[in-house]
Amino acid sequence: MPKIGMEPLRRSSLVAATIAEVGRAGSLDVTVGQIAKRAGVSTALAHHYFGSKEQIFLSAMRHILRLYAEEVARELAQASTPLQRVEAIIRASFAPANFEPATVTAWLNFYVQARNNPEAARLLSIYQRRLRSNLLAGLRALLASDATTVADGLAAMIDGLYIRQALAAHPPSAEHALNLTQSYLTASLKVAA
Amino acid sequence: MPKIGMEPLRRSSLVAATIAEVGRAGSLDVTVGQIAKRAGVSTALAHHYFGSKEQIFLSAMRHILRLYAEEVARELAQASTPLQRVEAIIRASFAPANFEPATVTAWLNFYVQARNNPEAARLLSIYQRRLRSNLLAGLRALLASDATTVADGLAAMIDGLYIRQALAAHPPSAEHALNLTQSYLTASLKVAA
Amino acid sequence: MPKIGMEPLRRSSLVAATIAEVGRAGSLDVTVGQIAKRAGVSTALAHHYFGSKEQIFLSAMRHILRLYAEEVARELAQASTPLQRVEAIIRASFAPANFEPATVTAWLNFYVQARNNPEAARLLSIYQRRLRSNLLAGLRALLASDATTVADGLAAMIDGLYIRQALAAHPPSAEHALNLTQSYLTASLKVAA
Amino acid sequence: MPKIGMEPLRRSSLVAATIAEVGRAGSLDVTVGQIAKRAGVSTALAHHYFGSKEQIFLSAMRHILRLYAEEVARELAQASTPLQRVEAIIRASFAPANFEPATVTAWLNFYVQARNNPEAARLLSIYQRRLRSNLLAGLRALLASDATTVADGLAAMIDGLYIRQALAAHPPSAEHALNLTQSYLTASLKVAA
DNA sequence: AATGAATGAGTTTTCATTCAT
DNA sequence: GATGAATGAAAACTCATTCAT
Repeated sequence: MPKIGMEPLRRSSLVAATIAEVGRAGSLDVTVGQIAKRAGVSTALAHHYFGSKEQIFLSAMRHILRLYAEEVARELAQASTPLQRVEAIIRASFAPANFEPATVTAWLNFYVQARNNPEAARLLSIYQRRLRSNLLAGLRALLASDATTVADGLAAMIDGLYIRQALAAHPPSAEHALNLTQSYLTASLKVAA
Repeated sequence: MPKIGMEPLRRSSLVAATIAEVGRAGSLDVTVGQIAKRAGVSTALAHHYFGSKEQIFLSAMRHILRLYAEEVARELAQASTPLQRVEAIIRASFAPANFEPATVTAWLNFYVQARNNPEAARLLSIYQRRLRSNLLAGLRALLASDATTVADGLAAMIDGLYIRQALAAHPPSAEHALNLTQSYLTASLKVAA
Repeated sequence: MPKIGMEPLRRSSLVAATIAEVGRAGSLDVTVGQIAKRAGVSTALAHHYFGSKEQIFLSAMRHILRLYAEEVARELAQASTPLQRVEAIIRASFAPANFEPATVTAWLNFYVQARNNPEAARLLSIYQRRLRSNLLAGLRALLASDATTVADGLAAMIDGLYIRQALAAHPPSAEHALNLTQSYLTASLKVAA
Repeated sequence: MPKIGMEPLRRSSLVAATIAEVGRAGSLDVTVGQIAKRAGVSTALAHHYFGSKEQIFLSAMRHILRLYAEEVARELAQASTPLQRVEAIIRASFAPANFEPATVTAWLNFYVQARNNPEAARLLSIYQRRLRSNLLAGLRALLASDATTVADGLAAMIDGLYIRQALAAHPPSAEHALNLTQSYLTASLKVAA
């Protein structure tokens, strides 16, 4: 058992454990002890590497947002037309990695965290700005004056579907979510034509 | 002289204090002490009337959902055509009483609560079912096969706008929220025509 | 068992327990648990009444300084000449209540506390100022220009005897301490005459 | 290339770091981590060399007492009369190296340590015995029966001035401290004459 | 010779909840 | 009807200490 270079391994397993525990608990009422136990380490070690529970949560939030950004980048890389770009954003939002229950639950709870933590608020607002500008980039070429309206509407709908994924008795499948947003997009484009 | 008939007064002021405190804190991390203090009573009294913190939160949630239902009923009473009925539902969602920051924040946090509390989950699912059936009732007369798609899309968009009201750096105004949903509705109807 | 008006009782028994525990331990490394246990209450109650460990210590320090001030006042009340006034101050410093091991130990540790706590520093500096001005008040009538020197010398000697009471292998008795200070005072007066 | 002969270097830099940290903190509430960091080594190394935190503190205390003893020896070497010997002891106590704030603070805190640690108590009592016998050696030739009284009085005053150096809002200068003790000594000698 | 990794044991603090009055 | 008094249980965080390398 190697004893050196453990830090990055521990950090990432603690981040994974945090997301899993928040997903399991359905809230941020998760103790450092639960997280540490799932990661197979002591609570002292978790504090040693992250300094505080708050920082553990923030690192987990950063991780989730990084995964999301990577998914968006991957999808955008394959899009060549404006429409494809918009659809790429939407697909990325509902890609399996981002739309799986534990992740969505963690996501929503980190939203709540943003109400009380400036750094979390900053991260969240970066996500919101990027989502909007990504959607707008494609929509501006397709819709004249209504681009911002549709961008805001799509962004809101995506967030709303996330909530339902996390909370509804019968959560929508990723496919269903895609259909709903797609139908909104199609209708808006047709009307504008 | 012993005060008589205090119970309903105490209960409602504790419920109001709960919503205000959750709104202020931005989370459910609110102590019974804070709630009781805002209501001007002792924590012991809060327990006396509600039995537990969980029940206090549930009563607050019921209160919020009741206000919402009343707003919907009020709006529906003035609607005569199917389109007006759909628009009534939307308007109710963004009516001042329901869309004010503290209320929205409380609402979202009660969503989170629903992840851990069966009774909260039941209340939430009643709201979701009613919203959907109210929207469907109007949309079925306007759209043939796409009624459920548009109903689900509108419901998601409404929830998404709530999130943004609670969390966005620059939350949408009620008016803006109305415009977005309205534009989605209009586009869907036009396409179907 | 009366259930009302407990606060002052609890506060003073916690203060007494704090002094006793610091005396026993010989340092400020005393847990709230130990203090609470000696006072016969839970740690939660100690926090309930004092807010924090720091405040518990400060209250204990205030108590010790108050006792000291009372002793000084009592002695001064019986003094009529300048010399008697100076001797009154000295006697008060070595009065049984102030010179008993636990008290002296607590005293010294609160001195150390003053290095890190502004409020403790303030209390300590009040004590030092008062001691000096009390001594000076008497000495000015007895010694022309040397009054401040003797006042400072006596004050330092008193503090030094306290240290030895707290730390020496064979601590001086109060009587011995009195003799030493008295001899210094007498010699200074004779020389000046 | 493995460093050789590092042990004495590490030990002395850890001792210096200990005194500096205790001086900075104003108390013994200093972690091994802080000491090690200041010394530029790992906490593990500090334990490797000293075995425990307690031993680190004791080594620092021994260091301080050694410096003091050296200063006394240096001063005594230049004294030829009994009076000069007594004055030499006093001067040594307030020599810059021994009277600088960090040192005095460390000194006092080690006093407190002596309450809980037999070895520290032993070291402290050696210091007290030596101080007393050094003073007595000179005073016996100058004062008949009062030698012990003046020795004890001077010793107490010296310790008291140390306390004030460590804790007073306006600490006495070394010069002022010298004046006070000198004035006591002079008055005692004159009276006896 | 030196350290990164790791933890057990403990400490302060918080809080929902109970109960006697 | 109402509350001051009280606490058990738990949680975040700290730190001296150990060990494998």
